[in-house]
Amino acid sequence: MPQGPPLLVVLTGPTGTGKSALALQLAASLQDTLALEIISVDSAQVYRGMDIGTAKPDAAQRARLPHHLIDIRDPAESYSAGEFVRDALETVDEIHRRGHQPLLVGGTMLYLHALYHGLAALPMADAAVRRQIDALALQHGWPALHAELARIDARAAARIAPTDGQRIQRALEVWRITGVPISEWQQRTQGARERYRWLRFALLPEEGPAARAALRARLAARFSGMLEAGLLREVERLYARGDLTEQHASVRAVGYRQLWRIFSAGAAPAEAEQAALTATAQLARRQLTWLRREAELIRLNAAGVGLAEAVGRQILAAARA
RNA sequence: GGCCAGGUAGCUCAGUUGGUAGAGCAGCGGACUGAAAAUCCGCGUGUCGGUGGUUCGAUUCCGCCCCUGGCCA
Repeated sequence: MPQGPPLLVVLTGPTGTGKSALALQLAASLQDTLALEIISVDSAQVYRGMDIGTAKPDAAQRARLPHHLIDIRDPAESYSAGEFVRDALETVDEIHRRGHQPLLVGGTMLYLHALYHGLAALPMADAAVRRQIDALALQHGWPALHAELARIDARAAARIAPTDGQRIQRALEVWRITGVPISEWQQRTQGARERYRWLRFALLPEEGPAARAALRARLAARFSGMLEAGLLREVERLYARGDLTEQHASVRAVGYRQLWRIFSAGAAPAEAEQAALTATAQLARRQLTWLRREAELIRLNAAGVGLAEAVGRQILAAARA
């Protein structure tokens, strides 16, 4: 029997590098020895009805292999890094109790970061407080609120740009709710790092202009497939609900936000589609920025062959250690 | 063929009353603690279409040529 803390395996990487496909292969090749269950680390796949554009695993795949934290929110609802950490920890422990092996799969880097490195015990977002702060920002501008933040929390203000409304708002929100500066909260951050034995894999494209062009071409092909699969209809269905706006996190998701404008602003479909593809490539770039600085990752070449076998062996070895 | 409007960064364009130029987007890099597929920051040499002329100096003024669009033949 394995000793010490339980094993937790992570498979991440930028969008479009084949994380989900590799996870399915792993599950198949390990099925006789290890029962994998997937925990999605994806801020867009949490939304019901957003299937095609989030490259959500389909019903057949989900029947073959348990997937968690998918379809857990309506697109009108919000979800957050804090909720993810809570839900993921709970799910991981359940899977372990079943004697199965949890596998975290996804590319929402803040979620993974928060889980591994930790998140302060901050209060949840408060819609009413945010409305008040938004109103002030509209009246005085974010730089003025940044100056106010500097008065109560110089350390936080130093790290946040005067134009970064989202972070200024959050810092002020935490101050208003708790009376404690956000930077003070953040000092007391604790992660789940010691709680498990981590095996973290990152599927990475090669670096360089040629490899970047190849990644872009792959993303373009994948996006074309999404359009053929009815992505436009999926977005139109969300739009037709009438209660969603570009303020909702769901509608801000890559692809959805750009195609939304076809219906909300009469944007030309060809241009909206191009913008969606561009946004996808930009997302991949930001994900790579996270991964470059993360140490202790097992880096895999996304174009490599025999990945499932190699990774499967490492997981097995770790599970038996 | 004539007239008019253009030709400036990968794209769309601004500008220089003559002193060799700058925005947005794209691209590249970075930050990232409850919206994160979010939010924000940094990075700008390009024969200013070509060629001749005027000038101390021309992307800017003038001539000719080439290209694009429109109108007229």
